[in-house]
Amino acid sequence: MQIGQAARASGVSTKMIRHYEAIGLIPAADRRSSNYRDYDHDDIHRLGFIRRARDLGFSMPEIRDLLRLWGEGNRSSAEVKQLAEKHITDLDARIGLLREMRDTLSILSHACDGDSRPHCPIIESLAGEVPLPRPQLAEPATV
Amino acid sequence: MQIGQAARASGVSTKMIRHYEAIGLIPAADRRSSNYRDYDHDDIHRLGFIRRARDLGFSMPEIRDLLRLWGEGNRSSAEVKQLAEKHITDLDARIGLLREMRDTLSILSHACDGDSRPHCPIIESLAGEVPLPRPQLAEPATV
DNA sequence: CATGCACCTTCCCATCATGGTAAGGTCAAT
DNA sequence: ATTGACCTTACCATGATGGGAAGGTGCATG
Repeated sequence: MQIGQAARASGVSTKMIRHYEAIGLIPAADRRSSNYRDYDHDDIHRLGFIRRARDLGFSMPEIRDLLRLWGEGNRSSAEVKQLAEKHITDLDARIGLLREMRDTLSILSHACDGDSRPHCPIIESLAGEVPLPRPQLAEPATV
Repeated sequence: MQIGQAARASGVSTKMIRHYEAIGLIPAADRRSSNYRDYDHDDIHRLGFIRRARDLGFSMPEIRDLLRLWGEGNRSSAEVKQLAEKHITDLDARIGLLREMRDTLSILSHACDGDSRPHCPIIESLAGEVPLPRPQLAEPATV
């Protein structure tokens, strides 16, 4: 299977497939006599795995670990779970940061008249003339 | 004031100050006879503005707009507010994505025994053997 | 005065995931 | 034989940031 078909089948662009090969995330693809890369179902399967991991926000080093664990018949699910929980912690941290930005901005926006006059608490806060509001800490969502 | 002092005073690294100058976000700094950049209080003020805008997650183009509006005596607060609300929408979208990742992963992690055996729903989902769980849509936080 | 240290300058490279483009090779169908 | 779709490698770009090299400036201390 050519790289274009592999891309369509796996949902990973040809660009990224070559990139993953270049950085050693996937083994170098077989080549046909034309020098075209040749993919089989296992390759597609692996690319799909990578895409799903990316969709969950895993970083390249984490995906490397996940791929290794996937291939290890004697893995412990504890190691996978630990990796996942670490990533959840990371996601929570990022969500917390974004939410703080959002809430601060929301407070400022509500305090802004939004009319034709120049007076604006948003600009004034950015200018340091008045301190940025500190939103209440939202409690993290639990599932 | 030298760039190092300006960096400490504004909370923007020397690297970034030069970068902002290079991309035209701030005017080219005055130079002393030594060719060292020279900053005054207005410059520090502007750098502080940029840092606070960055802390709220605004992108470079948005900060460019904010700086322009800051300097416009005849701005309308409506324009500022519109920019802020657009950014809030962006933040909400990013938060939503991250939360979906987080919740999916949380479901998977809870379903994983985390013991010494290899069986693991996290790996199986990534491998496409079972579908990824679809978490309930969390309602957006309101302030 | 000389040396050293802290600071500055420009320039290049790296990240991370991704895309664009250019110049050229392959292959199947017309 | 030509065309068009596909492939190859190689380089450049993003956005915000940092690292480092090679070399200049300026001040304090011996």
